[in-house]
Amino acid sequence: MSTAHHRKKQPLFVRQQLLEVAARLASEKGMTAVTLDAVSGASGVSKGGLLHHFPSKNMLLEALFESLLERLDAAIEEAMRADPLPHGRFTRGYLHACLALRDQPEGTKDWAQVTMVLLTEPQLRQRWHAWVRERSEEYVGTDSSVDAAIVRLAADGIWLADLLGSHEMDESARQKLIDRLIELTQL
Amino acid sequence: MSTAHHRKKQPLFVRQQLLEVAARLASEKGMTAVTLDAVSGASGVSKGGLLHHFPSKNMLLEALFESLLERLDAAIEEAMRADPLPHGRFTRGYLHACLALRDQPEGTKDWAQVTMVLLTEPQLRQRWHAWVRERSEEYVGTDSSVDAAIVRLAADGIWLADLLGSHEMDESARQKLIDRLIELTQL
DNA sequence: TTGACGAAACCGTCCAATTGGTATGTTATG
DNA sequence: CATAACATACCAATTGGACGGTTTCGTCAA
Repeated sequence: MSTAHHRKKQPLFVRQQLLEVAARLASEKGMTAVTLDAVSGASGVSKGGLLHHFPSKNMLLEALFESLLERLDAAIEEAMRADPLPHGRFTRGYLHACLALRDQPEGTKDWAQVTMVLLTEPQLRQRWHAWVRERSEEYVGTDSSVDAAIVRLAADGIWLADLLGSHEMDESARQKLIDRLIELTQL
Repeated sequence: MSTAHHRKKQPLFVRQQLLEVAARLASEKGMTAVTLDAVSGASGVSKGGLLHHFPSKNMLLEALFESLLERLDAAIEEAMRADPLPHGRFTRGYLHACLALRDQPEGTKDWAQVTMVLLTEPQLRQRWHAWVRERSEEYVGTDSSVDAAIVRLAADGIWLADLLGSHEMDESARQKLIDRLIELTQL
């Protein structure tokens, strides 16, 4: 009857927890496994509690995707701050963010998997499209060269490969590729 | 009581129809919309009929993915037959198959979308992994250079970009990129 | 040629479990 | 004490799938 919700209230933590569980479910068991029951259950939160934070399942997914975009933006901006050369800076930041996936601690890999899972939902795909267009317009002055576009394409390819575990290559080859890509952004 | 199943029996056609409908649903409405009811309904086939061809939902998805891999293999092989140079031939075929997405008639684009949707299902992702490994071993003699790996990565990036509509670029830039990629496979 | 016959290709119904969501609590916190 | 942060109970709809029936089809003996 009344054993559970005597615990301390930590709305921000719970909200974050819910998003993380949803991410893990999506990456481990696929999109069809992301149900309200599953998410709330694995979070130790009641479904009512879940629906208090996210009024509907769509809202949950949108919030999750938005949180992923924020992470991406943060990773890019961090890399850009450490980059003195304006020309191609965004592209290098983007590349860096895509490469970072491989080196992140194990749990973080989930977030990238989720990104892909979420990209298959048509509504969220539109949101992604908007994100790309915004950045593309923002950095038109420094990152609109053909080579920069190529690098960003390759970064996507690497991201995909790391994600799926395909196209395995050894570290030295990977490093050569990265060096070459960075070089391309500076031309 | 008995109006429907008096029609002519065309097992292969119905089977194909079911796969196509499942593909369309997945690409248009996302993975969560691919339900047995939805597929059978939109196919004009009863759920019993659907479950006759594919004993379970997983079987349906696996069959769909297998059919996609067959298409990919066919596209690659076709491109390889028209390619006289052995060295890097598979990589060029793979590149060609990825590029083909853009030029295909509108309906065919769905198949690529489905591929991505299906790749988010962990079980099918494993199947994809196996496919890559098989090819990687088969063509180890002609397509194991670093540059070839790079080209295949970039091909994936282009595939992703065409799919999501991101990274828009004009035709001349695209052509330059392609030329460069093909050049890389020949080194 | 026929026609019996088993198998394959369907259909329609039913079901337990799960789904997303509502409504109404109860508790903590400012 | 007002409001936010939860929980519990419930609901109609949908889910994957089991089941038993009906129709067509290939085949092979008569």
